[in-house]
Amino acid sequence: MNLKKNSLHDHNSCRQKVMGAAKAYCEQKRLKLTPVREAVLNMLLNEHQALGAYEILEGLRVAGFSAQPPVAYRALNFLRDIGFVHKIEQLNSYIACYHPDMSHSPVFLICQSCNDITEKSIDRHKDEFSIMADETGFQITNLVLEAKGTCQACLANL
Amino acid sequence: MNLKKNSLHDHNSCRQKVMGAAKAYCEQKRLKLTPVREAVLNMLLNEHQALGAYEILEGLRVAGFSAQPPVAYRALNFLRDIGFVHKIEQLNSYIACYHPDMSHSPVFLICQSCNDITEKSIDRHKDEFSIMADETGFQITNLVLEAKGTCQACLANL
DNA sequence: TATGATTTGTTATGTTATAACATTCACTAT
DNA sequence: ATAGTGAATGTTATAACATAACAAATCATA
Repeated sequence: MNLKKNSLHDHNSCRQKVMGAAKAYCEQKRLKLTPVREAVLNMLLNEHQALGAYEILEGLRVAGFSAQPPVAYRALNFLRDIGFVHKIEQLNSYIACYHPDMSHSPVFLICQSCNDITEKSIDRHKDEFSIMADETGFQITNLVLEAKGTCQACLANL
Repeated sequence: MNLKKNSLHDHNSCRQKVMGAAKAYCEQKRLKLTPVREAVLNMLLNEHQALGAYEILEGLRVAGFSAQPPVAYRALNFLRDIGFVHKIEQLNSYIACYHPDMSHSPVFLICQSCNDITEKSIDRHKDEFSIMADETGFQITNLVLEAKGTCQACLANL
């Protein structure tokens, strides 16, 4: 469990808020937040950290779902498609999105010391990378922006 | 073979230039650009595109080197450490660096249509993401900046 | 030339992800 | 109500990516 994150906000209400948003989004788009999908999202919201696909799978097994790899990957890909889960490419792991706001690009700060992952949003119009792509005539469909390093709290404890 | 890239510059001289820079760098740092390592870098410079570790491994086998996975991964990691090879996280593949200039962060534009990967550099001091990390007190050790999308040439052909 | 450090060889295994096809489920148009 | 359709899930198998661990060879230098 991640104490740092829990100390910073009301984790429980935050989880419920995102789950509610996911349900509303799916309803509006006529997509189905099925039991497996909801279980996966819930697991990621509970953990409040990145989980590997096979950790998710183990959670599904415990919860009584079928536990073959495609089950987890399908649910994860569905949730990624609708923007409520992101993949951390450097870690091959998956994390719930706490601000599924489509107009912003998620960026991740991955602390190698406490393993905490912070998601931030940046404005694409101000982002050098996006601007550079625009100028080159490159049309971006997906951005991966991840930084590994040491967070402020861990730096203070060195 | 990537015709587009070849039409844009003198591939051969470009390859030799980078290989020379790698040799000079290793000599200066008292590191060894051994035959396996040189073969891997050469392969990546020749292809001028991203290759998977097992493609590299196959190349090594053909060239008469031992072809067990650790051989390829060790060489790749050595070359990554010295900045002459980058990993494209979204593709689990590896690409030679054509401007191993340490003061800039490499960013990649991955065209989903022609599979071409363009490496660009951005100035960290202007980059929103880096600035945001600084302001948060996060100390970055490694940045992954990758965009998937469609390049200008492919957009023109739609 | 002994010694220690680096590199390479080799075996085995761990980890991440998808292909392919069968089955079930949910919706809807008749 | 029910046949047809598309979506979702179940299941088996395997592909693709990566590292642990230890042995052997090589190299630098004291």
